[in-house]
Amino acid sequence: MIARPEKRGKRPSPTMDDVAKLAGVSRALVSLVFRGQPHVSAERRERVFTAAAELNYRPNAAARALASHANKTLGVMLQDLHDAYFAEVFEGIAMEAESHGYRLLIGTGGRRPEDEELTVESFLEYRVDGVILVSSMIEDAKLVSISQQVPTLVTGNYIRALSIDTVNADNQRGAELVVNYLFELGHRRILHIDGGAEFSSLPRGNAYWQAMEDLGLVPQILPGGYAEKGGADAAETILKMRRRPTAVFAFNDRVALGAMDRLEQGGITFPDEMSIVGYDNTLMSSLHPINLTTVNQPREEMGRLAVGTLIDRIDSHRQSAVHHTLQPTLIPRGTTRRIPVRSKTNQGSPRITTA
Amino acid sequence: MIARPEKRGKRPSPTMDDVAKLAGVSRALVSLVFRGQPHVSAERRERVFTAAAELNYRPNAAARALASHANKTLGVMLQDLHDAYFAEVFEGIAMEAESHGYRLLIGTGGRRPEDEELTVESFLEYRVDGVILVSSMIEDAKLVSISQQVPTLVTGNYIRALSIDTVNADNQRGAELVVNYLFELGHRRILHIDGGAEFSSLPRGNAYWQAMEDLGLVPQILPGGYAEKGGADAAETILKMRRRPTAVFAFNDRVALGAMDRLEQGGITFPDEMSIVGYDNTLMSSLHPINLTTVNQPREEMGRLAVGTLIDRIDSHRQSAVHHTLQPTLIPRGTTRRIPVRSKTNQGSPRITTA
DNA sequence: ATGAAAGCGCTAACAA
DNA sequence: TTGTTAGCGCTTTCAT
Repeated sequence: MIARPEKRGKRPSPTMDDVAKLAGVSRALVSLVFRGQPHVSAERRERVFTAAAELNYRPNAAARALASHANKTLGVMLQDLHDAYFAEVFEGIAMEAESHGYRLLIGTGGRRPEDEELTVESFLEYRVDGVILVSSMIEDAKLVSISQQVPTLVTGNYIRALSIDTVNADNQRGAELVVNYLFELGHRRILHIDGGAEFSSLPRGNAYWQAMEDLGLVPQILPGGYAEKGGADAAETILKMRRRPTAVFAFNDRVALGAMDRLEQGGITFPDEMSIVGYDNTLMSSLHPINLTTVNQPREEMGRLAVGTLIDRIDSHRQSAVHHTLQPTLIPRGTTRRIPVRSKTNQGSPRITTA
Repeated sequence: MIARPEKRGKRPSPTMDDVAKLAGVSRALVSLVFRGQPHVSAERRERVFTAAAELNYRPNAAARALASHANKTLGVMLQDLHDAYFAEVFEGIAMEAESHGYRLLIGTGGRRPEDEELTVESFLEYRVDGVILVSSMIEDAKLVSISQQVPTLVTGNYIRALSIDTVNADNQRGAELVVNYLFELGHRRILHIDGGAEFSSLPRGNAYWQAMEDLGLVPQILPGGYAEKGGADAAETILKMRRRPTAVFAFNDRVALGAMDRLEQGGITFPDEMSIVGYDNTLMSSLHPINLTTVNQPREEMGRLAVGTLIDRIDSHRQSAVHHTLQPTLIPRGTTRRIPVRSKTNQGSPRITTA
């Protein structure tokens, strides 16, 4: 027992005891100082900080978590980082979390429910204080089970389990905005390309349907998806139609892009011969060469609100669930225009073949 | 001392002791089983797992980290999540980390060095096993100090400190590819819009300069930046030039987009009257309406390699630094074309004013 | 205002 | 192969 046995290579970082010793105080006192507790004399506080600085001391988060049963950390499950949508929601989450002094443990699920569950499992091992699931694909029953183990908030998708906090944008309202806007531009044959299995597909599709009927119009929905491919496929069908729509409402910007691309190849020009609207107001849609009319969802605000709501539950031990719904706004841009007045029979079949 | 005193509300999760008791074995045995150690009889292993499942036991990561001095977690500092570039690098990081059984703690710096340092500080409090800095803006001296406290790897930017592991794409090679490609298309007046204060700006700019001189051409560099604005500003200058370039090599795709947009407003059409090349092969550049010729960097591979290299250092206690350089490739698309053969004097001033 | 002491849930020798 | 026993670095009563 001559020399202190050490792990080879890296020496252990200084502990609170080291600081206490150097400052000539007890470990508990150091703890008080580092947690910013009051009732510590200025003089001792000073001594502690000096000693800590000298040793380059840094509190050990694991030890702290173990002893305090709280680690000031939130787990954030993102479906996918590629989609700019998630990046923006995350931005809001990160800002709000930081302002509350929470760290973030993040994980992605890659649109695979099993992977998402693994990620959440990992959060639970960390004993995070709360979990935010952004557009999770985990099934409701599992969600409930998770929410019973840790404060949980779901954003970006609707769930049936009402006991879980949610933050969402109003998809129905968004769809209504689009239909009414196109209607006011004179469009009557408005087709919707839906989002396939995506969460928001149903509410948007349903709202589209309802809005059309309310206006006395005939709804028409084509299956789509969440990406360009879905739009292109639907476009294929549209090109084959004898009576084409004068306006298309796509599930999201990517679908709109995919559809536009294919339709333009088919000789249709936007917005002269057809109008099209996307959803999400992605950075892409705002790019000049694209300039897509779309619907904006307050993504960053959704992220902030998600964190705020979750931390509120953590702090207040609130048991009842809250559900926030934020309002989307229509962003009119270059892919929509007032329908040209012309003879009714001719209205739906512009000079496509001649273009 | 009648009832076990509890924190109000949530009951504590079961511990290894609970599992051991239920399975009728010692806690150490449970530990062995959960760490997948050999030399445990199949029968006991079974008993442990059953007991654990029954109790819904989940190891406590903090306790594990505290006792084992390793937490199988890497800290990842991302400059910014909005840029698709980082999302793709991160994707590679996430995949490789998962395959090695490492968790990720991520943080963003928002292009502010102080925030980045705070993020890293937080990683250190967690005693992460390693840190990956993606395009960090932290100054070299600080970087060295960090690397002395935890295995560190820098990717996405060059640093002077050779003692730190790095993974980068070859920016010089990328710039050469662009210049030579444009030269082969017949372009002689090739202008470069640089990246301003960005890391890669210097190597790309220098390589451009060198390549131009090697070809006997006159280099011309305009200040830019990392986003659309920089491109638009440079475009402003170009529009005022009496002898405009026939081709533009922009620092990245966003700068290229910004420049194109402004130049098109000025009446220049691409690629007929001018060619333009970006850098990064962002999703955006591949979009049909844009279809930008660009340079692809193997982002996902950079991410994978970063994790692989870092874990290697962690496992092997390697002391010497390694530096990986990956090769970019040119992606020819629609914004570049062979320069039309015409009288030499006329070559540089196409029918811009008449367009 | 400060200190002593008992854990938090786990891993890691070491013994058996 | 399995159990015993120290800690890991901190927070948290409870005294003083």
